[in-house]
Parts: sequence; C-alpha cells; structure tokens
Amino acid sequence: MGRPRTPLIDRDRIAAVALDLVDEQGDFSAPRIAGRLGVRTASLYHHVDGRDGIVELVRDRVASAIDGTALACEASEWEPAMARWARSYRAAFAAHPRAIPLLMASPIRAPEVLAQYERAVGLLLDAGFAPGDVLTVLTALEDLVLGSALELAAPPTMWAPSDSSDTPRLAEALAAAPASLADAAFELALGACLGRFRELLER
Amino acid sequence: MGRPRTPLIDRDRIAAVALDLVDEQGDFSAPRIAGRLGVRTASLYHHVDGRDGIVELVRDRVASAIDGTALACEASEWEPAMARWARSYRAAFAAHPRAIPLLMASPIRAPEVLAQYERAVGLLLDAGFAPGDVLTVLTALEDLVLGSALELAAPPTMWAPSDSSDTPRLAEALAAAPASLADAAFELALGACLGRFRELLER
DNA sequence: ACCTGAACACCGTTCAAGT
DNA sequence: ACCTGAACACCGTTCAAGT
Repeated sequence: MGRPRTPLIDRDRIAAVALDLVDEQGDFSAPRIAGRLGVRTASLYHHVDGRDGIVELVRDRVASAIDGTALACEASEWEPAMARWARSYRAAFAAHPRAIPLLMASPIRAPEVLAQYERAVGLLLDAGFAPGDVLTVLTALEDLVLGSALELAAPPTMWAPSDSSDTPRLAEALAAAPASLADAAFELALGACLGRFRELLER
Repeated sequence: MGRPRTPLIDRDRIAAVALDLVDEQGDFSAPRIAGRLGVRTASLYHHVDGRDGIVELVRDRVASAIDGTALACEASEWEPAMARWARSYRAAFAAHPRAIPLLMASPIRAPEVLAQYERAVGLLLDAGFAPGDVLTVLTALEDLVLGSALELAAPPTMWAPSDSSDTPRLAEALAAAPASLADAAFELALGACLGRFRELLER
C-alpha cells in the first residue's frame, strides 16, 4: 500500500477513538483503535508515542474540559473562584468515569492546565495568602477533587453490602443518606476546606 | 509431575509475591509471580480467580494495615478517633505507593474493613450525628484519604515544571512550600473536615 | 486436589519494504 | 512521511493429562 497522499489518521482522531473505547468498554488497545480507524495497528506508532502516549492524549482531552476562566477574577473573589474551578475540575473527570482509573496513575501535563495552576497560585498570592501556604491549599483542594472523582468511578467501600445483617448501623445510615452521596460529600468537604482556607488568610 | 503431596503454593504466598513485585516494579504478571514461586504459570489458576482475583488479594493485604482499633472508643471521642483512623488508612496506602494505581480502580471488600465502617458509622451515630449526615461525613473523609494517597503515587500536577519561566508565581510558591507538601495538605484538609463535622454536630 | 505442557487469543512494539 | 505485513516477546486463560 505505501504512503497515502494525505495521512489517514492523526493524533486527534486516535485520542478521540481511545476515549470512546474507554467510555464504552472501560479500556482501549492499539488494535481496537486501529480497527475503528480502518487502519493497521502498526500505523498508530507513526503518530503516537506508544500506549503511554495515547493515555497522555486521553488525559489531556479529558482535562481540556476544566474551566480555568473562573480563575481570572479579582483577588477578593478568590473563594468562589476556587470553588468553581474545583467543581469544574471534578466535573471534567465525572464526564468520563471509566477513564478515571486509567488517568489517575499520573498527573496532568497539559500546558493549559499548568497555566491554570499558575493563575490559581497568583490569585491566592494576590489574595494575601502566605507564600508557604499557597501550594498546601492548592494540593489539599486537588486531593479532594481527585479523591472525589475516584469515587465516581468506583463507588467507594461497601455501600449496600450483600448481607447487611452484620452491619445494621451501616444499613441505618445508608437508608438516611442523601440520594447523591458523592456530590454531598464533595460539597461538604469543599465547603470545609474553603472555610479553613479563609481562616488561614485572616490569621 | 502431577499433584504434589503437599501444595506447592497458596493464596497467601501468591498475594505476597504479587505485592513484592508491585513494590519493586510497579506491576505484576502471572508468569512473574509463578517464576518467583518456582512453579508454572498455569498453577496459579488453581488457587486464585484470575488476575482480578490477585489484585483483590493485594488490595486486602494492603488494607490489612489499616488500624480500626481507634474506632473502639467513647462516642465523645469521635473526633480524634476519626482522625487516627483516617491517618492510618492513608498510611496503609502510603506504605505501597506503586500499588495505588492498581488498587484505586475498585473498592476495598475485605470484611475487616467493612467491619471498620460499621464501627465508624456506629460511632458517629452515637456521637449524635444525624443519620442522614453520617455517610456524607464518612465519604468526605474517604475522598480525602484516597485523593491524598493518590498524590503519594503520582506527585500531582506539575510541581517543578521543566521550564518555570512561564510560571513565575508557581515557582515562588514552590520555593516557600513545606518540605512535605503532601502531608501538610492532608493535615490541612483533615483538620478542615473535622472542624466542619463538629459544626454539623453542634447545629 | 493440584501441577504441568500445550494451546489459544490477545496485546505492545519494531522494522524493513513499499509509495 | 506514513501505511503495511511480518515478526517478536509478553500476557491472561483454559484444559486435558498426570499423580
């Protein structure tokens, strides 16, 4: 066959198909991506740096939904800005729950997300946070976002255990729990963290 | 060769070797486990329910280090009890950082951990938390523990980016950050959550 | 019950050959 | 530059045969 006049595939379409496969089947493989693109497996390697490279592309694709515009605001507005950013960050993962285990293994490297961190740091510094507190605050928030996203992929421990006779109090709490437990927990922890951050600032 | 008089391997040794391999190399495979045990790959399948079954054994093995004894206390002591439990939970994962990506994909099913959740729920109910709040509180804490553990495996976003000239404020914050950022962030968020839980209780 | 050899389907990756 | 066929090493899993 040889080289086509115009390339048959590109990185973008590889990433899109990989994410589709993950959404549908929980994983992807080079042969299945190639199959959907009507191309041979080996062709992928002309566009992409191996399987890990595809994972990176998928990660960046998912992360592209994070809304960094909330961070462009007055320093006095740092609190709602961080709240909106955190919610958007979590929502980006929530949109692809089956991708989460795949993506959690390593950090987001997309330059746009890096730029968002730079802006977040600047916002917190301008708001008056001590330089030594800024990354602690940001990391705490990120822990919360990622942990909460993880929960969307793997409903956490054993809500609804097979036999609740050994766990009567768990059953009692479960019956009274809010319908969207994951969301409620995230909002509770987010509010808690933001409140504590404010205290840190006012001290 | 046929069946040996006494079994050559068992689930426990399979799990132990799998965890060793993960600690050393970041992953395991059936052939490598078998190799270390001096046995053929196919033998493993007489003891274990496929690769997923081995992952599950590893998960339970890591989780066995979680200290549930903190939860056996007076209801009035719920706050330090939850703090100790959360720290121990996180430390159990921290002891095997390379296992974290493997284990995060699905929840812990070990009966001992389930029993810990039952006790935690009982403790919070006895302390006076509204039944509808108890799982929200527990889930928030779990989000924090897991998100923070994840950070130990995958130092999160881009601390120390290759070129910090685009991110001067990030560099500034990084220079002032505490040595153990992950720990500081966890403690900050943990304190924030516990404080908020107390408010919930007193309302 | 438990180990083995052989087999199968699948995967990631490389590379020379072709245009 | 980019697609292909062929090849390689590796993996998960099954199963009949052996004790």
